Amino acid sequence: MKIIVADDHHIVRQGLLALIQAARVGSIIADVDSGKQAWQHILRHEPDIAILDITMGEVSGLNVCQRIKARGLKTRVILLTMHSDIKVIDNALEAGAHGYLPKSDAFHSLIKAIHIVHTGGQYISDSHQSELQSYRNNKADFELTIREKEIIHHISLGQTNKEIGEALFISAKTVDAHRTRVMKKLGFKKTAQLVRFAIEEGISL
Amino acid sequence: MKIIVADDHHIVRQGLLALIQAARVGSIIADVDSGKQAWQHILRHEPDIAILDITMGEVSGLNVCQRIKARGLKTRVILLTMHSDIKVIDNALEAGAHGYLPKSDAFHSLIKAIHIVHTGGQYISDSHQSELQSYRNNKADFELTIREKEIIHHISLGQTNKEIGEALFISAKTVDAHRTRVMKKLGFKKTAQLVRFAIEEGISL
DNA sequence: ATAGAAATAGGGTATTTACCCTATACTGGC
DNA sequence: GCCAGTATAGGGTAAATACCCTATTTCTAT
Repeated sequence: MKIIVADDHHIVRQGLLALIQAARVGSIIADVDSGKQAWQHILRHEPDIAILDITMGEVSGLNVCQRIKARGLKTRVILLTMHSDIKVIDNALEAGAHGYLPKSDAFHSLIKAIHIVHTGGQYISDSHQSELQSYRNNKADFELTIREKEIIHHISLGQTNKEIGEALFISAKTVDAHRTRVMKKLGFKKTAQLVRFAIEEGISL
Repeated sequence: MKIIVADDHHIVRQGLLALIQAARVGSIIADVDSGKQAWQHILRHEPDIAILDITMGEVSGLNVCQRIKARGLKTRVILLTMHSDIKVIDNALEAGAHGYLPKSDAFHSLIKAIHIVHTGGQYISDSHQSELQSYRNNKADFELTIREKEIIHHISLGQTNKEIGEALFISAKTVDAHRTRVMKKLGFKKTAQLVRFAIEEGISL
């Protein structure tokens, strides 16, 4: 089994290599620190497994994964991430990943994941699997309307319902209605969470 | 030299441990996966060096660092992070860290950093040092105390004054006092502005 | 045409915030 | 010793929020 490992942190790569070598599960044909290099190696050598970090400089593991899918290469992808955000997992699997592993689980589950993915299966931890299920069922609820995004943009700028109403020529009570609906959709209870969401999702700049 | 390592990713810990053992630079008395455990070990054994990840669940490496400083323990801290934002570095050093290392540099520079920090020095990479210099020169005098930063971190997570008080073992009224003082210092009038500030300044991760 | 969603906006209430005041205790600097 | 700054925490009030409810209009898709 030919394996390639890509992660921009040398220390993480070292850990992964040691783990794979100790388990004698295959041979590592390359370990690289960027998505760009990973893609070049994969194109040239078409390894069986590519273990890719999602967040790597310019070209992400997700992006490499999409390219592999688009080219129809036989290389199967296990994506690694730091924070296991269900939205990211959803994106990863839709990008064509065969396995998804938070780095915190890598030590315990990587070898298992490699075996499953190599034999044609899909690897996600059970807890993430069920979380993903409910996320996908409710996914539509996380979609905000243009008006709702507009409202939370104003909120994240620090405006009150009254001020937002005046700015948009609607009643403060309507602003409150939008606000409450967004809170319910996203499962938030405080303005602070909304502001964080708006900034992180790029709704408010 | 007694060393403790804290990182919530087993694979990273494994890499760090292998590195430190290969360099025969000291003995690792503990490797843990949370800030809470790190703090317990440090309190009990007062190691020479603590290598702490900044982002770890509830109790961050930054927080542990503050506690070490507050208690006047001899343990010297090297903080590790994923992304090297200059604002985060500034916070880290103000929180009492003796060394700061992005994980991408860990493999090459950790041993050097341990030596420097252990002999009383401060370790930051040269490029970060100069960047930090110009950042501090241009930094507006929005000076917040450690406690104030801690409070607004909790606020930006969406906690109420009451919840923050319970978490930090102080009265909700005291939390309100800190909050009001910060608002006055920064000229803010709404929680939303505070959250944005905390996220953009790297106070809340 | 009709169901469904989105946007509008009112009533009502409990909780939370923002900000005013005072006051004590501890710390470091001069 | 004394002052400035920080952390603590109480009393108080007005504003804002979070969330419950109903109801109208408008637009879109089947």
